[in-house]
Amino acid sequence: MLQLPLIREHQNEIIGSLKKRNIEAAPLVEKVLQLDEERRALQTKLDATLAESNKLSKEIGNLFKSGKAQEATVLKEKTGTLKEESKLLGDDLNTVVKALQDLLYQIPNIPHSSVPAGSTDADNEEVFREGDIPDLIAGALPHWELAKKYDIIDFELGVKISGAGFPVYKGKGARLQRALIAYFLDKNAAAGYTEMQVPHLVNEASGYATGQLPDKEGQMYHVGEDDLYLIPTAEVPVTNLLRGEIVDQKEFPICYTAYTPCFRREAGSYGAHVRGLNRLHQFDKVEIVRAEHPNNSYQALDGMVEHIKDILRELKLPFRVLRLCGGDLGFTAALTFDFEVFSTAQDRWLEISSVSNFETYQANRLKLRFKDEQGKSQLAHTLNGSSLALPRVLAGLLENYQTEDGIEIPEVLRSYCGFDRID
RNA sequence: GGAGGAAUGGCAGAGUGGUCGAAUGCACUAGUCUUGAAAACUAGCGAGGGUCACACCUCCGGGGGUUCGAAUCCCUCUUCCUCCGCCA
Repeated sequence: MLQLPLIREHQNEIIGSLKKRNIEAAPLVEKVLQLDEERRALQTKLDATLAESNKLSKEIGNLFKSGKAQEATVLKEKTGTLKEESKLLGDDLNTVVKALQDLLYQIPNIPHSSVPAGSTDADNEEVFREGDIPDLIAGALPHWELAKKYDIIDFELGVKISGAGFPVYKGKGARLQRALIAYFLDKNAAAGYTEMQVPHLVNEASGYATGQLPDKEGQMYHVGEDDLYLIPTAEVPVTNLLRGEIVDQKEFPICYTAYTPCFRREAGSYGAHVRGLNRLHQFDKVEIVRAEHPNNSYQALDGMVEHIKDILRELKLPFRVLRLCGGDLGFTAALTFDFEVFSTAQDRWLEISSVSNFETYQANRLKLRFKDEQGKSQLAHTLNGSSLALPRVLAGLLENYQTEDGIEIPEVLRSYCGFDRID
């Protein structure tokens, strides 16, 4: 959520920046400012009424104490009208505040100045590429066929138990999955991220604070009976660890990592692009989350990008990094880098990580603040990134490491797996 | 699931209808003293709105109510604790 004072002072810049998202924000912003003005006017009126009524109440108390019940009774009548007035004003104020809130929820974050204009993923800007695309054997298979051939992932079995999009990992497939989780967590811990284990179901307040609600209500599984949401990413519970906190700025950077399953309803879209592991209702992911001083957040973002590059180098997967264009940028992000691994057998790039700086947008909803040198509260910056999403890493590994008679395991993973090939 | 108790500032903890945004202690910050530190002493020290700055307003787990007036009384929800039951 954008901060109101910022909108007040930089109305035109904000409208200009949001054009990069292909959003015509002028009417929205105007309405916000209008409501904000109404809000302040009502608040001032209400405050004055309450002040008057407070004053009278004190007088009445004093009159009673000095035995002047008669005079007190006269004053009492006056407070009656004030009370009615303040009730009405309070109701009006609530209505305006609610409307204002709803509007603010509809305004996405302001894109960083480096975000390229554009409307689709075709307009994303490639900023880095590394790793050789392997020459695969003749008749190289996509991962869903490899999974079947070596009996390591069973999609049909998952359909029986739950439905499409819930794969069952078997034998070496399951072990490789566990190895990847352990490896990612170890890498993140070595880079200074504190490992956390967090709930996989969250309440509504958490969903609002990180921005999944009300924007992406339909993407999350909702447990109606208990009014809880299955997490679509560890970002939600992990970032919410800091909700409502006022931290000492000496504590920055605050760095967390967590492995969780992720649950996504992901309505629609069938065909080759969602085959196999490409798109699932449940998948595993290791996430990194940071809270930073505003002065450091972009440096931190670069650090996170380098960290993920390092992991992909160790896995020896060919990858590229994209700077997302305005049209592809998530609602809450100011700047996002996507990582994509080249899946040779599918002949396409697969998104395996998304690293973003949210600046104060999430922090404003979270109410995550710190005390600056003047002792004033200021919103922190939050960032997060996948390091990494398992299914597509697995897809890339299976497809790029296949040989005639088996799948090689990358060297860094062998000690985690306890085997060096799947055959 | 049943019975009882509780929720107050970073922490501990007083406050049971008015002068309470809230005693006191600890922690923290600044200063004095000291070669330096500790101790001692002095001062400051919750959050939000509002204002050029004051004033002023709101917040004692959340919501609602009673009252001229609520941290304090009532209703309700949530959470925690104790005991019983069940249980990985």
